[in-house]
Amino acid sequence: MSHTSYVSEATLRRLPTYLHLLRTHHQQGAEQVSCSAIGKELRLDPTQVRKDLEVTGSVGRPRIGFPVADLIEAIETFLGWNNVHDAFLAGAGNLGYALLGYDRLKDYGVHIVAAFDNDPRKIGTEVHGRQVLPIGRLESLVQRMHVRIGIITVPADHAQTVADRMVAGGILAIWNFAPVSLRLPQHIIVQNEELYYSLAALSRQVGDRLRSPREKGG
Amino acid sequence: MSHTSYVSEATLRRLPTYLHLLRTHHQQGAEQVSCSAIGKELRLDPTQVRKDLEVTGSVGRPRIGFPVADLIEAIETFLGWNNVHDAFLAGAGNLGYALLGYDRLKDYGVHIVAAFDNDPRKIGTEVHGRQVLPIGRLESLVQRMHVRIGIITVPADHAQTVADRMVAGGILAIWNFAPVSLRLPQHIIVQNEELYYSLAALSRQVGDRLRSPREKGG
DNA sequence: ATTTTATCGAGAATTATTTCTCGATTGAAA
DNA sequence: TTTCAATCGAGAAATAATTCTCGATAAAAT
Repeated sequence: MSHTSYVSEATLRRLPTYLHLLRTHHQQGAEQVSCSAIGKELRLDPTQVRKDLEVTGSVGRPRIGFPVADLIEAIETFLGWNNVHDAFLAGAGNLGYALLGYDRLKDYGVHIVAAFDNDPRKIGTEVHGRQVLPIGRLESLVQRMHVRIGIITVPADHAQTVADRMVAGGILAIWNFAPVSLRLPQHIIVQNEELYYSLAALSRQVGDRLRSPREKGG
Repeated sequence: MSHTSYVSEATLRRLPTYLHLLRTHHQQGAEQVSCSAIGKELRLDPTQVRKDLEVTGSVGRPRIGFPVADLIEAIETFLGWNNVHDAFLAGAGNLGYALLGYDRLKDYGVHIVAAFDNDPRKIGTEVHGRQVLPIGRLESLVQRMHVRIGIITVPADHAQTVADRMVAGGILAIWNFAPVSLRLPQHIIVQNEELYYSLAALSRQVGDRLRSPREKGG
């Protein structure tokens, strides 16, 4: 079934958006939804929506569309969001704090079980119910507790070191918020969070608009 | 010069990565850098790097590469990251708290000057030196202070309402962290933050790997 | 019962992006 | 001075993503 067939990054980006929309529809009692309807709401081409949803294995019916509940289930399964995996978070700064406080992370397949930091003032404290442990224990605890996912929210210049400790402990995947390209063995799954991309896109457009304000037509 | 010529989303995603790498090189004293070198470090095709950098207007020299300082400057200018714009943040929850605490946001063109919330316990307090004001004052203050950028970190079901208030006040751009597709006038610049995409990509790969562990070849 | 309309799914056409090729340029080495 | 190696920049080729086209299907309307 859900074999690792190739799915484009663009499609993978859109799937969570569909899922959120479908959940809203589901809450409002909708039982069927068409790709045209989804496309209209998200301003996407209906064929694109259809091709995207195809990867989840869900099938629709002409004139009717797709069953909402099935589709939600199919996307969640496809994304692996109904199997939650334990995670360690390294770097209990502002961003780490926010992630620890975000309960619904487990709806997206990730459950943070502990945080790690090198600041003695933070070590031993609790953040949103999770202990902050010394970074020196990261490797051995990854190994002992068979933790699969490591989240890196330390400053850029410590990210590689922390990642190396995780890998040494036998981690499977790393979610990296530091703006560096980590050097890791081939078999490690890495996801770099590009918070900066949004700021790039936003800032560029704002700058352009202020330079040539409200040009109509063209 | 920096006219709003079309630049692909993929290129725009990579530019901040180049910039971070270049800053590292610059700190280490490098004066010139070639696309081949950048490509090797980031595991990208050299031609792709060259074509990406082309959009910034910076020119390189055969055999030598690009002058690091110029290139940094060119990318920053292109992205608009050396002109900082004031921003209001709506939703002083965990994520809002983290953004307010992230000082370096101004290195990316955004300076949050105040936060807004509807929780009476938060209103009147300060978060990382910025006041939390009642959400009811959002519209009028956007107007009065000519704030350009609105950041939405409220729950999904309030996002549209908050966005409407910002637009009514005359905002130019919205950075939306809520997982909904906002309905806004054409002229408003919107950037949706897809934190969920990373979780989709990560979770999917982790699930696949655990299902068919370490298949070699094929 | 027949017609109409909305939609799916498959494949073709289009468009965009990435990768390859090659001549020109430049500094370093012979 | 001449040769060599690395790299740029432009354009061609290859690959990938999106959009269009169309026959099939299924429910609602006539």
